[in-house]
Amino acid sequence: MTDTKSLAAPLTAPVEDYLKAVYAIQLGGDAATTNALAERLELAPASVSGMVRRLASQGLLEHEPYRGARLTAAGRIAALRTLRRHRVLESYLATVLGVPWDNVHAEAEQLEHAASDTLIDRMAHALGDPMFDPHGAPIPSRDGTVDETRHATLADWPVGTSGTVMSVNDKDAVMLRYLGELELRPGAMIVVHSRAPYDGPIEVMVGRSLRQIGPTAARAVRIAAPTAT
Amino acid sequence: MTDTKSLAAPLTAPVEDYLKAVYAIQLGGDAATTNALAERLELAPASVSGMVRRLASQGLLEHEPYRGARLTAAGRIAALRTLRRHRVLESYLATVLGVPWDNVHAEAEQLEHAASDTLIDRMAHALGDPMFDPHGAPIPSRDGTVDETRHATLADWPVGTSGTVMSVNDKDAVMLRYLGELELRPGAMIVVHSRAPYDGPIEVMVGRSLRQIGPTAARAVRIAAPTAT
DNA sequence: AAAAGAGTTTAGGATATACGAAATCACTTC
DNA sequence: GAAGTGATTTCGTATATCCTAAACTCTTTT
Repeated sequence: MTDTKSLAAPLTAPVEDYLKAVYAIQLGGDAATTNALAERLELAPASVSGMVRRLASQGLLEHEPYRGARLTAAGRIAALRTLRRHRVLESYLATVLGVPWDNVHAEAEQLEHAASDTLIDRMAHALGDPMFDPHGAPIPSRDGTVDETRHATLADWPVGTSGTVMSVNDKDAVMLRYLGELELRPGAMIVVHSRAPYDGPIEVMVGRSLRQIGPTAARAVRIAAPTAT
Repeated sequence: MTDTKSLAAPLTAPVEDYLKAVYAIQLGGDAATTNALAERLELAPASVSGMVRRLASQGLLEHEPYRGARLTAAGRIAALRTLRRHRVLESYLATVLGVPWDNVHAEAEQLEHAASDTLIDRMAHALGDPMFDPHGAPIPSRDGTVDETRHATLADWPVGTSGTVMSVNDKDAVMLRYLGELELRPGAMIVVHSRAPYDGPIEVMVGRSLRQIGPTAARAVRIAAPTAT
């Protein structure tokens, strides 16, 4: 009954969204709580409770009531498949079709539930099988391999240290547009000049411009030490 | 409340499918009967009855009980929007991404409900705003203009008269593959040599090969007089 | 420990979509 | 014009997803 049969039971769009959300939350280390899922999916917590129970009974999640949910192996595979679709689509839309940086997320969010895996592979191939999407997020490979490194955010990056922008959060189009204007895109070199206390503004050198950005925007930008290349 | 407000009430995928089906059936001249819709959509007639009533109450269909349904102006616009998406997607997938001729329909059938209009326009533009999809079906323009000419089928084409293949039915992948092997693609020149009585096989010259095809396949191929060009 | 508060689950409903079975209608045939 | 036949609709259900309100649980605070 709660069989791990991979017998092509195509997941619905909401189910794929739940699994992606659990995956994203779990990247932070902890199980995905009902509230965290509700907030991320913009649903009432009660709705999440019901769905999580169902997904657990289907073997996609493990759920400890009042403790949160984690992906099972099957759930993880499904989540990564959806994530791959999403990120390949984002890359394709941005690169080939010229969809603006801040729109690709919303468009991919819809298409990811409709595109077949072989179409996704065609798109990926046309792009030369990229490793990262336009926002710097790693693209899972067909067999479910991903780089899950958690980079520090610009909000935490030490003053005086230089770094490379690895990725920016793709969820918020307005934020993306803002970051784009600041040239805070993946690959950009930065140095944090100063950080005001109490969550104050951060002064950061992006390329050769000195910028002031708030902590919320800074938290949307992930940084790593400059590439050894 | 059955307001004709065009206030962005996004149609669901099933609704779009119903409207497309009504449109296609109406092209034959008559109203779309419940049974015809049920067969085309592969649903039980009872299910169609319910949905048709709802769509009528929403102003997308006119329904005379026991008589069939017709698109209202609003319904026609919605149907043509979906049809445009479908056919632009088919064209794009086949031309740019190399999706096989016999697969593009199924893939487009899913994507048409998810792609935004502006994405569709980008794809169309990338293709040079084609007038026809890979199966020869006319692509509605952004403003809802289509060529609705009903061409004769190969099954009815007079013996001895030459003609051009205008379109082939895209619904059945197996059929498409078969027609493709016979080189019965849009643009091909044909001459019907003979037609056996009682729905018998048709002997037809396609290019420089003489082929025998059955009436069912012949009915999937639409013919017009050779282009004056 | 008891109470408080946050977080979670259960209960009861709503909507959209689909089904089968039974009732009804429309058209043809006698 | 009554009966038969096939098409259509109605009725009672089922599933998936979501909601609000109420009840419950876990942890912390007093």
